[in-house]
Amino acid sequence: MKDNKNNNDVCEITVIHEDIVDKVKKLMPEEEKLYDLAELFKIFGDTTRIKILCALLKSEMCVCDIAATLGMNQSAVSHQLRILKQSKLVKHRKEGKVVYYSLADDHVIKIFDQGFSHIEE
Amino acid sequence: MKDNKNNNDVCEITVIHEDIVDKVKKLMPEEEKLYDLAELFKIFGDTTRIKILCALLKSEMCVCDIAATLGMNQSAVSHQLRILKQSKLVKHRKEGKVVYYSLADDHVIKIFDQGFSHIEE
DNA sequence: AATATATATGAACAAATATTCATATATTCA
DNA sequence: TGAATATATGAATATTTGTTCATATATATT
Repeated sequence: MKDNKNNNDVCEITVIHEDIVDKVKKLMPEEEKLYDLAELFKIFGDTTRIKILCALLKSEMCVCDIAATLGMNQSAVSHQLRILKQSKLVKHRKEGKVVYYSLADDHVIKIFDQGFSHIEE
Repeated sequence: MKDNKNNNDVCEITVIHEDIVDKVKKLMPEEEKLYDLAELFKIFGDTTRIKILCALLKSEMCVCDIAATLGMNQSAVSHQLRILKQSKLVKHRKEGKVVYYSLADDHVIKIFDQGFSHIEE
């Protein structure tokens, strides 16, 4: 049972409907695009980041106010803000030593809405 | 510097704009809802699952055809399909020993579209 | 210039999670 | 009934990732 190398033509995956596999393979977006898509949704896949985005949906806020709102320490929030910044979901402006964060555009709202719409049914 | 416990009234988080913090706290959706939202997006935050969903977007498929399409082994695909099933993103029907999976509804398409729309700019 | 404060960040640690391997289950067919 | 096949699943492993802690940086204030 351990040496199943005898039926190893190219790979050992069984295919039942070769036509469908071929068709779908052709229709699939390029690897990189799907990777980027997963990376984007990964950002939304964390409660802390969701909360931060949700807060910014209501108001522009500085780091320590976000931390206070979520009841988390400043460092954790700052780390997550960096991730949100990198994915261009939030933008920031500096006023003295205070940094204000806000949503970069309305994509966040739209993605949120689709998400909620799936949950609530 | 190490013992900053002197200013420890209730918690040690600094608040600059108390009015904003109070306002946003009131406007935030309930904890559980945000948790569910993050859980949903977590599902989309994995390349394998994104690929599976993307394939199913094109056609209903059985497990081994999905595995062949993605170039992954059957077990890995099956594990991910279980997760997708649990979150009600896919449904399945059984025909003999073959199990066919398809998208549960059109939420996947809509969420994908919003995601792509953010990536492509 | 020295101190206080807001934010950022590197490293360590802990927790979550995806894949693989082995195997179980269910169904078909001889 | 027994063999073959499609799928499911538990356990182990490896990787990823979030938080914490300590500390660095930048700005304001005295």
